[in-house]
Amino acid sequence: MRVPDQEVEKRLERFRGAAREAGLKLTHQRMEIFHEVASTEDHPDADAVFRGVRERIPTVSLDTVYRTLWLLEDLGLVATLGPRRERTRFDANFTSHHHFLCGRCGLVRDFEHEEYDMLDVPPEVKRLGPVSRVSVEVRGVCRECAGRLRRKKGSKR
Amino acid sequence: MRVPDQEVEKRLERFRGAAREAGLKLTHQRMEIFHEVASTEDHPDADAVFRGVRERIPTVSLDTVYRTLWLLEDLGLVATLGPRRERTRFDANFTSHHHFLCGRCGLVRDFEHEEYDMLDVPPEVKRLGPVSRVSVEVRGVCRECAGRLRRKKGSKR
DNA sequence: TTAGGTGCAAATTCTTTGCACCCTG
DNA sequence: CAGGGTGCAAAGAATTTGCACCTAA
Repeated sequence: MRVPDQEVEKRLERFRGAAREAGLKLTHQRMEIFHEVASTEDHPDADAVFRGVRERIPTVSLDTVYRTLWLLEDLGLVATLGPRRERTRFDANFTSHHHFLCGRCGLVRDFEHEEYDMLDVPPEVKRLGPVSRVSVEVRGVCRECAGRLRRKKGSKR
Repeated sequence: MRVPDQEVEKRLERFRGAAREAGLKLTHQRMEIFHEVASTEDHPDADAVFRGVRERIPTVSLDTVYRTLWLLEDLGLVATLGPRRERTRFDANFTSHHHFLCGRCGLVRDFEHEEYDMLDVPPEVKRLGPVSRVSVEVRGVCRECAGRLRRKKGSKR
């Protein structure tokens, strides 16, 4: 699944701006790593990004890829699927419920909400395969982390 | 976040039934491991389950915990948060979109759907912290895996 | 009794870190 | 030219596997 060139360019531009603003260096590696994630809808993992970038920069190292991906996530330019930097977590609650996820600390909070339980699945999605569950993922920052962030930002200024 | 005793008992009973039906042994370890996941809403990771179970069975091993958790997942008695058995995956698509996840192979497919873009966040969730994104997660089995499963089940009979 | 389950320890796989050199700003 | 960024190699986590013994059915 490729992303249209125009959209990719827009994303790259956003990255250049964000990097400038944050005082980060725009290295060859960083550009290629972001490009790799920005130009596909495949949700690559770190290793897939690494393999892709290596075709153009044969000397990149996997650790640079990791460092850059997390950096991009801090900048808000890429997101992770599921809870951030977390190992697999388990859940035995099969009554319909939804999740609030804190993108900072990985907190997951269940909640119930009737409106969300009644969502229809669009036909083109049903075509992808039998659906077993639909749930809503609300992402944000929990109160505790929000407090921490506010303090940090404040102290910088 | 504790789960009411009555609900826990219901879940344990479901496990006993599923195990019997699948011809699995109901060992002390399995009961305690499932109990540990079934009695909390904390979405523990494998290590948290291990630590909990160890208080009652000091000799359990972490690998038994892993094996049992995946077994429970196969039985459909526990679910994992995010894509199954997967490492972290990255996404640079910030236009509003939603995911279809295959619980077998980890396939993630983006899709857009206006109805889902307009969901309101209930006030008690807003109270948890500032919300940055709301998205819908549709879980199921992709066509390819569904085909594989059907073949396997068929051949057993 | 006996096949499936467990514990142990070692192997893998994934991710992070320390450090010396390099390159962007 | 200075300080952040990179590559390398090695450390650290997280998860899986092989094998001999154990135990639920």
